Amino acid sequence: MAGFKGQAEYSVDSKGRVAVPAKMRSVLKPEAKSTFTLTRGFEKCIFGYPQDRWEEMEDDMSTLNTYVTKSRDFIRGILMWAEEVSLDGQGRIGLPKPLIEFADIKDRALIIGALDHIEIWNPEHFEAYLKSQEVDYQTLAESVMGRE
Amino acid sequence: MAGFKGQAEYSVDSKGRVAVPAKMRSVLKPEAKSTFTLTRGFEKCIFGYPQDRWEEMEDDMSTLNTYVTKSRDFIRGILMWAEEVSLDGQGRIGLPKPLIEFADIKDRALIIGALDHIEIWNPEHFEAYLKSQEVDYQTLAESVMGRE
DNA sequence: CCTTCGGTGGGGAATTGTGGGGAAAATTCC
DNA sequence: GGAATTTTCCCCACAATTCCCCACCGAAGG
Repeated sequence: MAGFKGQAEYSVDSKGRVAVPAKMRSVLKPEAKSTFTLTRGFEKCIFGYPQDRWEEMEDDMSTLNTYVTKSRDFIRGILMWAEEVSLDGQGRIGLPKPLIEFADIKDRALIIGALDHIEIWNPEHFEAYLKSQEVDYQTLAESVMGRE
Repeated sequence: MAGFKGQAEYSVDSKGRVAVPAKMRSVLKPEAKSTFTLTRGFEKCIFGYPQDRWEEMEDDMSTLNTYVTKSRDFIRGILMWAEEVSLDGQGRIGLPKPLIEFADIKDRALIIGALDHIEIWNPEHFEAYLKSQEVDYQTLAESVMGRE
């Protein structure tokens, strides 16, 4: 299963639209119906899941026990930000206002592919995120994948 | 399984294209479909995995739990640089701009075979890398392979 | 000496990103 | 309840980039 990958910096027009890179569009399965569900990221950015993948996530969430407060909080935290958006004829999506504010997106957006989802960042905030990393990439790779 | 080996220094043209050495092309399996996925190396260079090998790596990544911050950081770190490129009719690949900047590739590139992937270096940076090695080659070999 | 293979360079066509205009729908105000 | 205004959506047009194809040149091999 090919996943999303790559990076691209595009402009956000006055109507809040951004192009989805052609390389990422081509990864979309027919089942996704050219639709993403956007929601807040775990970092200060927007996550976009293709429709088919999002439905799996909803299924996962529905297995949580909603009598547990933490589970309820989690579900609320994701879903209150979630919104379905479809590609227009030019391969763009419109970013919902609440998410624009959350991720503090201005006139430029950095889009990066992350396997099962895409991420939309304010380029400056992404820069800051990289600098805030405690460990460098080599060390990180070794600690995540380096077990034998 | 025959792996990539050898080295070659080629020119990078104004469009960012480099030839893949014929010896390395001949190692490509049909499953790789004449396609490499390039991404950042652990050092200041570009790694290129043949498509079949890359898919295995994606499978490995997809087993990581993306609710764990470190895993997310790692996936982002690899995939934001990753891009699929195919050989053109002349056996060349085009290097994506972000990777050219990352590896600081100018008009010449050194291509090294490294078993399951190829590496593309700025020849000068490779020289510097060799000098920066703390331990000499004999000692290194002993510490990696010398345990009985 | 001729042929084949491997690396280098450039030109044209199709794709992709960007901006804006107008119709339909929703919202607000009177 | 109806009209005016705003918002949303869809479509068209331009410009830049990328991709694909063709041509050349030198080296190696028969």
